[in-house]
Amino acid sequence: MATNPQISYSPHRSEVFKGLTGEQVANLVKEGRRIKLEPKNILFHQGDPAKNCFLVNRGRLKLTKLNEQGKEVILRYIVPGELTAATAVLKNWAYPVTAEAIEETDVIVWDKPAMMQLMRRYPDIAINLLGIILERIDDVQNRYLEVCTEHVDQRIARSLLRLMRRAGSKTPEGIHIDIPLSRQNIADYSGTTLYTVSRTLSAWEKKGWIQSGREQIIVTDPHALVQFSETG
Amino acid sequence: MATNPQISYSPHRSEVFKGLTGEQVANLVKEGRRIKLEPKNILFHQGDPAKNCFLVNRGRLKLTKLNEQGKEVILRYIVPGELTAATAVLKNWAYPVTAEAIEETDVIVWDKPAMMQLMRRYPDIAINLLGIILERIDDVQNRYLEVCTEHVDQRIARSLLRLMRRAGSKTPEGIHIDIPLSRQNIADYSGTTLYTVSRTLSAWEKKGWIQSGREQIIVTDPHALVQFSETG
DNA sequence: CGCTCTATTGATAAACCTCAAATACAGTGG
DNA sequence: CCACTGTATTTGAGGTTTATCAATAGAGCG
Repeated sequence: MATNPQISYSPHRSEVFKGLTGEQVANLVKEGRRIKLEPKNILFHQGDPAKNCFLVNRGRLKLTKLNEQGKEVILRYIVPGELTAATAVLKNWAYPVTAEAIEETDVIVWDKPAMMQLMRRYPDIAINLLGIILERIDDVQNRYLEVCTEHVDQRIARSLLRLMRRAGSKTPEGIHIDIPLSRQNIADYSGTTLYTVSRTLSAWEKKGWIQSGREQIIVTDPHALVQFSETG
Repeated sequence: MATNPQISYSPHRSEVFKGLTGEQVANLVKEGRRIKLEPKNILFHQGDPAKNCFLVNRGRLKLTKLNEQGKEVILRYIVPGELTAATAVLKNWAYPVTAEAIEETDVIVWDKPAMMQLMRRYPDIAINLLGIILERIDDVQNRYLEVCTEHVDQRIARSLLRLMRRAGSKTPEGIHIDIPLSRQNIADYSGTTLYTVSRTLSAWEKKGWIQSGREQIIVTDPHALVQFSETG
């Protein structure tokens, strides 16, 4: 059974701090508080007042959103080096999503005054942030387009590919997605049900496109999946 | 027949320039080029290299996105005072969407160097931009949630309400949406087909929730629509 | 070995799309 | 003022996709 590789990472290489010197980053990191999370710990809840923003140093977070009836979608997985809640904090809003650790996770925390001061002192940070947010918005917009215009199996293919690119590691059999993914998770990430996901993955396993075990996916034929995701 | 009211507006009041003096804004606006668009003119195309960003001064833009098979969704309508393509330009990306004028529209244009200089000189602009982008991302995320978890008629209700809040004006009969909206437009904005929209609106018209004519919608009972959009 | 959580699979039903055809509407030019 | 043309809209019938429900099997853990 493949366990997740420990990714070597340092905050200095995070996109947020691009353009700053190592010393500057070290100072900023010192100003932040550290938090350690266990799997299933909630970092923040949708609806809570947004007091802090977070940089993931190790581990992974799952960002989800609930509607009034309690149905859930997964908006994104946050991997090391990525920031979350950066902007909510600036607007004095409630967090629009919930963040839950899905493995042992270390985060660095800044509160709003720290963020504001940071950005005023180093305008590059605000500009970097803009770039990061743009990538997020592009990601959601693409997924919005997909969910509006494509069939479920295409969307499931795109979901797997997206997760593979974000958190894939090579193995002899293919590319392993280093995130524990239940059928329900994939469904919440693709806008469908676990039953449909199960049927679809079974079919792909027969075709030799993927291998899957309990909460584990290996993409054995990425090219076929890409092809399928684009043409149906 | 109701025509769109001419909304009185000045760039100085745009959220982008919050925190700047009137004189500063006047200088910035002077640095930008002006463009005048007729209905159906394309301001920029999805896939074109993003050279400029735009502030709408008068009129309305429709932002759309196409998938590989040519199916379209409407992501957003841009109304006076709003910026578009601000971030794409920073990343040297291609525009991720297409912007089309749906009425006579005036925009102010800045290119990338101007934007960068602007933000370096006035960090508040970058921070304001972050706030604006956050609202956009929140909007798309909400719509993503809706399209993943809700039924078409609920989504159509939410679409009408969203458009009503963004571009509604009071009339004796109810709140008129000041955007020409065909059934197809509403479908593209809700992730469904024009047929379903037509049937749904007919039903609501019988219930007295809306009145509709050719490309015109008046919401006569917003409360009922809200109620319906939340409970199904 | 039993408990719990996850995954599979079949049968059924509901929601929604697609296609086809008819109707309504606005604008144009005679 | 009217006929004509090009859209927009409505409505019905039929089919497909996908969700839902139910029951079973499998995996991991103590």
